[in-house]
Amino acid sequence: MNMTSLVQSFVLHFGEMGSRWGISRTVGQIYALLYVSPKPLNADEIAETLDFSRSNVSMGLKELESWRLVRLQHLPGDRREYFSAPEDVWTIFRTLAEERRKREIDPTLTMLRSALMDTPASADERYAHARLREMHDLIELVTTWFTDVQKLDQKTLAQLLKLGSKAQKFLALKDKLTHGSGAKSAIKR
Amino acid sequence: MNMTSLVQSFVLHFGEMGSRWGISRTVGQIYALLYVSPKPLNADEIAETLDFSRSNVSMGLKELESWRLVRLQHLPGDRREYFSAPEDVWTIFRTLAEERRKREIDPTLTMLRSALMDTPASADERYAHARLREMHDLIELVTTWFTDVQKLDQKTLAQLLKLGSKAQKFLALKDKLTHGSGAKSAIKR
DNA sequence: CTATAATTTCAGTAATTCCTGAAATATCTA
DNA sequence: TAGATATTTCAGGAATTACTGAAATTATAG
Repeated sequence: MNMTSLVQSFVLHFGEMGSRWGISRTVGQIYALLYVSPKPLNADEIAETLDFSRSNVSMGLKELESWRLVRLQHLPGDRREYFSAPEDVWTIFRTLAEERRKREIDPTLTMLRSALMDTPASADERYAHARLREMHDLIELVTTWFTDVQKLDQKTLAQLLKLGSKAQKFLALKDKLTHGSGAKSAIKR
Repeated sequence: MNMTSLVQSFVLHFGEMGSRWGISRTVGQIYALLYVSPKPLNADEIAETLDFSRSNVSMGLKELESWRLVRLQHLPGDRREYFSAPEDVWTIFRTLAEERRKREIDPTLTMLRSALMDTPASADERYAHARLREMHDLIELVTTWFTDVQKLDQKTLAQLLKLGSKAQKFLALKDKLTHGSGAKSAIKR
């Protein structure tokens, strides 16, 4: 199977990008190919199209499975395994975010929390301690937000994102409602 | 200079994480060290503390400079260069996001846009075209949102994030105000 | 301007990651 | 269950990336 130039440039770009992230060029290309393919592909087709060895494709698909980024299915009357990327790009985005969180964020938070258990002994350690706390709090805030909005359905989430910083206005409104008149709420305690 | 175990575990963890992202273990460790250091460090101090060669530190610092993640300064009566990480973790987060955007997102959007210029010739190409469009739109939506909220001051941004999916309620409110009664606004066109 | 200190460059080597082909294993069909 | 087909494993080689030490360059102080 050969690729149109449209697909080819996409696949190549994704390969390069993949190697900037944790995944190899090969894995990036396989995913890109599956992403734009209108029908599921088997390992031989992928190997032939991208000119990789069969075993390389096998390993690449295993990695993509570990990321939960491909779906495995069987076609009637064919015993080979066929792979496809989820239809919906939002689903892919969510899965990617969840997996990265599990692999990178969670271990980092665990490490930070455990480091923060110790009582700092010197002035330098107190400084380091405070810095670790700041980092921990930021990461936690962002990931909590993310987990939270991820639960929204796609359309609502899109609306929320489109709103962007204008959501700030609602904050002001909320502040007003909570703390009485605007003038008073400006007073610092 | 030797590290306390608090700092050491942080530095080592960051080194490992660094190599999952585009940066090398060395660069990750250098940054982690600077991040928790209460005072700027010169290249020799870094090399000694982390037990890297002087030239390796030099290259690592250059890379961090290209990411705009370190500040270079001079101490009175000392001609060596001293490096430090920005005080504020939010600033670091922003810089990181901006640079990653510049290096990864923008080129991807450019590639997608150029691919979307072509008119698809076959059914398969039409499918691929639509998939590229979906990806393009998602990436653009997310990055536009990000650029937008990034402009908010730190405190407002933190508030907005804490609000999370509850901001959805404001959307419902807005919808109501814009489209008249709730019943009518539910009608699809 | 010279001597010295600081930094960078870079060629070569070490370490790591990637990829392949062959062999082993698993799965299906007749 | 035998034979054929499909998939995975893995040792070793290829390619890439990381790191070092020596030399070159740059900057500073006297």
